[in-house]
Amino acid sequence: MTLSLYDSARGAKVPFVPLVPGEVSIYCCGLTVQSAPHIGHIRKEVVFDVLRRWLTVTGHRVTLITNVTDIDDKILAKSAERGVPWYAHAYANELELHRAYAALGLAPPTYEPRATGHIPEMVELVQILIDKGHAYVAANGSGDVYFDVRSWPQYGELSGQKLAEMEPAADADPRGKRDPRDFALWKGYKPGEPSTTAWATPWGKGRPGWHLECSAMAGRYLGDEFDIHGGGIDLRFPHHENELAQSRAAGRGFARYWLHNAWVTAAGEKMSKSLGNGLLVTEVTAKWPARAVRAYLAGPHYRSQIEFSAAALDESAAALARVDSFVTRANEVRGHTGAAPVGVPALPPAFREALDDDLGTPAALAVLYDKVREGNRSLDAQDADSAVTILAEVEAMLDVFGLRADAPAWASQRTDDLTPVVDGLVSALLEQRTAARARRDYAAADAIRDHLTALGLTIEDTPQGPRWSR
RNA sequence: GGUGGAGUGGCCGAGAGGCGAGGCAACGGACUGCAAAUCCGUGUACACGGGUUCAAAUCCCGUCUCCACCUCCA
Repeated sequence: MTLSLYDSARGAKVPFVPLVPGEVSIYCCGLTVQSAPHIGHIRKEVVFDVLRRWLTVTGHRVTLITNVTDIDDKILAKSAERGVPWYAHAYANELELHRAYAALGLAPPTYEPRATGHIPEMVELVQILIDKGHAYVAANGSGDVYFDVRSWPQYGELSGQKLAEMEPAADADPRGKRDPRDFALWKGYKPGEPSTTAWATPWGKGRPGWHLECSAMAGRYLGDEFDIHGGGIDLRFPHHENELAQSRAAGRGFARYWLHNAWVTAAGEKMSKSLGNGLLVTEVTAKWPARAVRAYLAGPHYRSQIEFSAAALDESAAALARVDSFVTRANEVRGHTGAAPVGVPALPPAFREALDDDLGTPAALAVLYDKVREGNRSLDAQDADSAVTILAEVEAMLDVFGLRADAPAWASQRTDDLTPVVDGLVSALLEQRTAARARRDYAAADAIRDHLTALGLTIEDTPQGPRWSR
């Protein structure tokens, strides 16, 4: 079985065949760094991180390009409000984004180009479009350059929109457009804007339009044609439609598959910057373990809308705790029995099939949970070899999700240098409790346990002695 | 007006003609000094009204509700 993916352009699940066997090129629209990332933004990163891991596990070399849009109207507006240079505002938010990557165990993209670093590529692309008659300089002397949608009959092919059926542009100001649906490739410099936003071009100074950036950067790093273009479903139109039109009109093959993830809702509505209902990644990771947050975002199918709630995060944390409990127990057994896996542990076929079917993470997780139960049964039955075999399988599955508890991504977050002290104190108390139990002084034993429980610790008695955890 | 999506058991969340995904919670049992953890067991859910079919949560028709995109948005 090979991977199939739901291609938004075709509106169907189709077999995925990379352009170059064994290699996959992905361009994924990143953030416009006008503010700190919220939990909805980071879902996209988690989804594509899992896809990247799965492609890697199945033998592909993956190149993932995720851009940072570091100049746009809102960045200019917000930075002006704050009284800081627009690039400083954008950079501060870019750093926030990187902190969010690290917090959620997301590997950085292969490369993360910034829009403003690719002006020459953009100018070149605009020039090609002008030369081919698909773009024009605005007639009003603004210095804007627009894509001429009526010159490109395929316009609408990605989103299934028909030009004639589209809502008449609410835009009363034609801004020198030939058609209200024409979109800006380049925005002419306006008096009052920072001089640092004015790049010289053959048609006057100005700055890039949003859609243009992605086409230019994808072309630069992935070539004229590449495998997958990803992003949030809300980008499908107009952003991706425009990217596709301008790239193909320039004679480039562009993306062969389009993957769109659904959003995270809050109280039934899409989280967004404009609604102000976005929960920042930092707010969420302050309340729940980052691994649980990652599990919450990676668990549901990527094309399903998910509703953010505290209860959902709690459940995610509880489910992960059961998995972790098995991993801990099995590792202990491996340690003191020296048991080794039987044969070569591999990812269960059902797990592979689930992910091969349009990245079916829910079904894949179901396989993981079943394996954990099976592993716990082996432990209960004192079957160490079987438990250790299953442990290896469980860890391999967790790895695909980026959820292995011992992964460096999570380890580096443990900076609490009081840990050894706490370990020592708790161990000392547990030794006293063990002694009390040995002399059947259960009142004293329970008093110690109650004390520790009140501090938020969980005490468990096992054949190898007491174990504690938080 | 156009385009797309959704309504599933207490909650989350899959599936998409026949065999009750999975998780969380709850209840019963095993285990335990008591617990915790673990395991075993317990649910006749698919917005509503019609229809097709031997069989519908899944297909068709109609209705209701909600969301998104068509303007910046992961």
